Amino acid sequence: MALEPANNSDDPPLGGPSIVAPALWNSGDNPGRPLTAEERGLLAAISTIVRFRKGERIYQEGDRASAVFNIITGVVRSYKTSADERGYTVSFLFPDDLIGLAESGKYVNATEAVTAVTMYRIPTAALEVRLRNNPSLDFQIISKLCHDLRETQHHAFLLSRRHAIARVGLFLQMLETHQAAREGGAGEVYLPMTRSDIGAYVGISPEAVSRSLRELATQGVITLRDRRHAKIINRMLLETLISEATSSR
Amino acid sequence: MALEPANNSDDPPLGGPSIVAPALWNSGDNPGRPLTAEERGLLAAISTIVRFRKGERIYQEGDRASAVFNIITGVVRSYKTSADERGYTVSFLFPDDLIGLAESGKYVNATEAVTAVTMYRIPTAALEVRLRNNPSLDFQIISKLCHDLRETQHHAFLLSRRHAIARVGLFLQMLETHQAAREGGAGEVYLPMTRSDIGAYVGISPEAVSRSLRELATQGVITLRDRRHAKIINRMLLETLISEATSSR
DNA sequence: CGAGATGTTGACCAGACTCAACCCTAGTGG
DNA sequence: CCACTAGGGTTGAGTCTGGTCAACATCTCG
Repeated sequence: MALEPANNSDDPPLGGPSIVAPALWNSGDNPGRPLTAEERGLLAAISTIVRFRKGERIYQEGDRASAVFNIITGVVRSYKTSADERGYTVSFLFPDDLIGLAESGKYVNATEAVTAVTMYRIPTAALEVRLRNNPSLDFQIISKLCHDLRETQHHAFLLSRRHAIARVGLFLQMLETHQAAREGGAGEVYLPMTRSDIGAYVGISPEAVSRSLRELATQGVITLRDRRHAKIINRMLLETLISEATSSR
Repeated sequence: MALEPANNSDDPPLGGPSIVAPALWNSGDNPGRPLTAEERGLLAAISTIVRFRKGERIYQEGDRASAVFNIITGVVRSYKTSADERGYTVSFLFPDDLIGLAESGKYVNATEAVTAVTMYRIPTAALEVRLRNNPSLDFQIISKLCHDLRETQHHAFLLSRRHAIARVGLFLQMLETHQAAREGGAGEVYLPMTRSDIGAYVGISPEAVSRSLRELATQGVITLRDRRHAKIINRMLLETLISEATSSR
């Protein structure tokens, strides 16, 4: 639910930051569980809650990285401005994600709110102390980072597809995966971002995004309820299109 | 030196696994240092040294992830086979890198040796124990993962470039950065992998790799000593080409 | 209700893929 | 030591997808 703008009032799971990541190795006592209540409390003690309006910038590339953020509600876009003319989207971030990747004390990307956003703000100084003293928390962070790494690899994989349709298809699958985990959902994929945002993420023009969605619809792979809601109705065919088997024929 | 096939015998820095990553935040006592001797010893105690010949497979996608590896010498290619017809290259890995990203106890990519490779093999079970008891080691791993995450983001950025020349240019810069850090070097970029490997990484056909390199050479951006050695001679122009300013005119 | 942003559609064109032929180099075995 | 060969690398010709530009539709928010 947290993703829909109309919030059904049952959201506030306030209990401190929440970071979830699947297990790396399933040995030991780590079944890929989320943070325990104690761990969340530990983080909550050093966190504050911050809100951003739709479109608002959260931080700029190169700013001093004084905190990391943990999304409670909403969608965030992280992007690069430098070394590039039009903004390239590095990633979309959803509830439970961690934002604030830094190098040498500076943020490496800029971020802005795609929808209204609520987050925990966790100062790095305090976090660092907690990390040093709490190995199990460390391990959770490591799992989360590995998860993010896999996701970024997936993004790169998406960008390696040559056809616009394949890229948009993979993007829809990605959104669906994210949303399925969280909302029991109508099986519909919600697109909170603009066509330009999507284009900047999948590496094609907004026009091509439009055309690809339309093409997917005419081929009977998806249906489009409106500009923000799609539904995947033929997964088999979608897979085929994604694999880019030298089309038709 | 470790990258050149002809090894000048001064290599063996044997002292246990070596993992280097720049600082995340430069607060506290972490100036982005590499592992200390004690930490390396801690890992050495649970590691074994393994070797692979050029072209040899290290592990297959989906194999039980029983160990991670830390490269001492050589270059490794990590790639996806499933869900894709021709092999897509996820990343190239160099000395000091860590290989063996897993999810739920299975490797998520396959890997093979591009050149002859020597690595430390670190069993996950033992590693996990070490991690739990050694927060500072944890922190190093976290730094390394953040580093890998930035690199993968860079790969995605590379793949978002539309022109083949820009992609190849970014690839050359990437290789140079990796190599500059380690060899005082002749300012030459060594290309240990085939054109197909490069193409699979930058998302274009091997022919396009060939053409792009040739084009870069004729434009005076690089010189090609032979098929495996390039030298960047006009960085300004390279930057321009990479930024894809709607060319000529 | 109106204006500016967002989204869609169409026409044209450039660049990358494919296919195919040829060259070059490294590694093989005589 | 050399000739041979197989695979990698290069080059060229034709095709096709997606970018660009431009016009129009639609939506959103003041």
